Amino acid sequence: MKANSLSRSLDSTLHAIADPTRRAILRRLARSEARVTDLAAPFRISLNSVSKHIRTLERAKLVERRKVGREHILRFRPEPLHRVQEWIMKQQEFWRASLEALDGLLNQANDMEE
Amino acid sequence: MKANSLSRSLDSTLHAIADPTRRAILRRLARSEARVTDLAAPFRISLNSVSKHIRTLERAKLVERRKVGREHILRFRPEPLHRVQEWIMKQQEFWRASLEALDGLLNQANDMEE
DNA sequence: TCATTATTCACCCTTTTGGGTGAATAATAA
DNA sequence: TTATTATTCACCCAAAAGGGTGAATAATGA
Repeated sequence: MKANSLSRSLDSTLHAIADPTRRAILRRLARSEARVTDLAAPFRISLNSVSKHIRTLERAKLVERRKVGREHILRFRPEPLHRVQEWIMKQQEFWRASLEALDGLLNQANDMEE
Repeated sequence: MKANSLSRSLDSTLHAIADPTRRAILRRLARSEARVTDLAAPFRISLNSVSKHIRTLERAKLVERRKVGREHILRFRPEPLHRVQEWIMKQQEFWRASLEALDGLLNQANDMEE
């Protein structure tokens, strides 16, 4: 389907946040930067697994990494979420528009009955 | 991870809209109701496949079905998208809060230097 | 009744996901 | 130099996703 880059980046953003572990990681990072180990701490899953989730978030550009010595510091990047907001608002706009159109039709029908 | 029902419903909503075919279906439905066949028409993939995507959207409560004779009429339900909006806004709130806290710390540091 | 139309169901297949393990790499500390 | 610590890499595995095909079901039209 529609393989333009805008659509593909929405795909990766949405896929990234469609997982509760990754959402928890983002929630944590929204407060402050943290190392991979810090992020992994609250989870029962392996550090390796968390590391992979972080990669997914990085690919979606929701997280940015910078190395300080042997530590990898992760930081939340909210920009891609704006695209999601925009997409949702656009759907709602269409939806409202169609409701209003329906409303218009019904009123018209009413007028004719009178 | 966090397997409460709120989280699980966010999961299914986000997973549902993380696919471009399903987003296209929703975009179409945001304008007006349509039958399965109508929705399938613009896609190269099989009707069967589209039918499965519709099921995914139904499970996520983004689409509602009603049968009229042998036709299944689908309708867009925007409610679950509100949960997504809320989640995003909450992250942004934390993020803004942490930026302001950082700003506060920097100002404090500045004051001490003077 | 019979053919057609609208949809799903039951399978099949390949790719992706999410998890795990153990070895490799890289920086720090002793 | 040698341990220790922080992280990833290279695999392995099971389950889910996304696509397909052909048969079943159900309503409609002739």
